[in-house]
Amino acid sequence: MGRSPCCDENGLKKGPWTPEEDQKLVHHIKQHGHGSWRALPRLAGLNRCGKSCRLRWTNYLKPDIKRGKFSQDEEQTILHLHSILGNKWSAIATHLPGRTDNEIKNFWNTHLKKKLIQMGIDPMTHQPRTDIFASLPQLIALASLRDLVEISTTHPLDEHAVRLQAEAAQLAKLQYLQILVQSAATTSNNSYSQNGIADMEASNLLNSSVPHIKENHVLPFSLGNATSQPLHHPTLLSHLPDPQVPFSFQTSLNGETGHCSNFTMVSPGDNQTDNSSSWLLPSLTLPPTVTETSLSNPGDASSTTSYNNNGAASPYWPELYFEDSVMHDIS
DNA sequence: AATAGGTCCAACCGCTCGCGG
DNA sequence: TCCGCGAGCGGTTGGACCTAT
Repeated sequence: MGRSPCCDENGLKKGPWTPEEDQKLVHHIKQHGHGSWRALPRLAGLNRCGKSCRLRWTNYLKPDIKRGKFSQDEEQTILHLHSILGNKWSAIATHLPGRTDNEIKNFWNTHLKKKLIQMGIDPMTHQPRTDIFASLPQLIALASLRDLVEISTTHPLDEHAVRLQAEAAQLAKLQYLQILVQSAATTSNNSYSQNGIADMEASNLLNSSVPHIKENHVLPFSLGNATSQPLHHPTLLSHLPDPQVPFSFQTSLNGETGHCSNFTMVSPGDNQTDNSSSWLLPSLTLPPTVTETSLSNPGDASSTTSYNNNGAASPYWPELYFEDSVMHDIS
């Protein structure tokens, strides 16, 4: 295996490029193409090694390079591809026109990795981190304590006891759901698909407030931002979903449209299940039931009491499968 | 206003791959 | 088939910039 000679050995310049050097490089490549990178510096009148020139061109000077913040779509694409390809930055970059592998790598290391860690997801495996989940009861307890402090300043003691008891029941549900999530995470082979659940859970458990749960007596979830893409397309919710956002959908089975509002979820066994429109999230062994859905044009939907994707593949929120059909969000 | 710590990103380093002689 | 070379890739670094105290 040969190795490119180090720039130091030839007394070539290293470090940041000057505008003059950039100009020489761009001018030369526009005139002659890059050809042999090794020969290019001499031909272009640059005191740099070919490697440095290639890097400067591919990462910075190439005219089709897109600069600026990564969009939500790009972010989701990176997360999705990384869950499949790992640190194959160049492979990932081929799916993001105008983005360089270096830029994607930097974006991953400085933003996405931290974001996943904060959500309790291992950035390498894309699976929920057990150490984080292990500490959830403490985190929840901490949240309860905070809530208790707030309540105690405004309510009499007896009322506290009643409310706290109700909250304890809800927290128990939360923890129960967490166990389900962990179970789904460890049994599924689709690592990417676990993000949605982990995202959803981590967001709601770690970031949402206990008072919210207390008010609604259900776990608040929604489809988050309405999109025009099919719901089976993996979408990572990078923020807390808004439980009040309704959505319309169209089935790919027969093209009928429907509407869903007050999209809430309760744990299994809760009596709030509406059998005419109860939905099951896929891939959870004991899926929580979604209730309080209203379908303006139920069509095939109302004829089925529950829907699932046969427990396979991606339970990635907000995808919802029923039978062999896919719903498209058309909100 | 000063400064310490954190963040970001362009550029470098060293390794592997693939091609050609 | 082997070997040398150039190119490409992923990991790491250093310094500029930002933010909190």
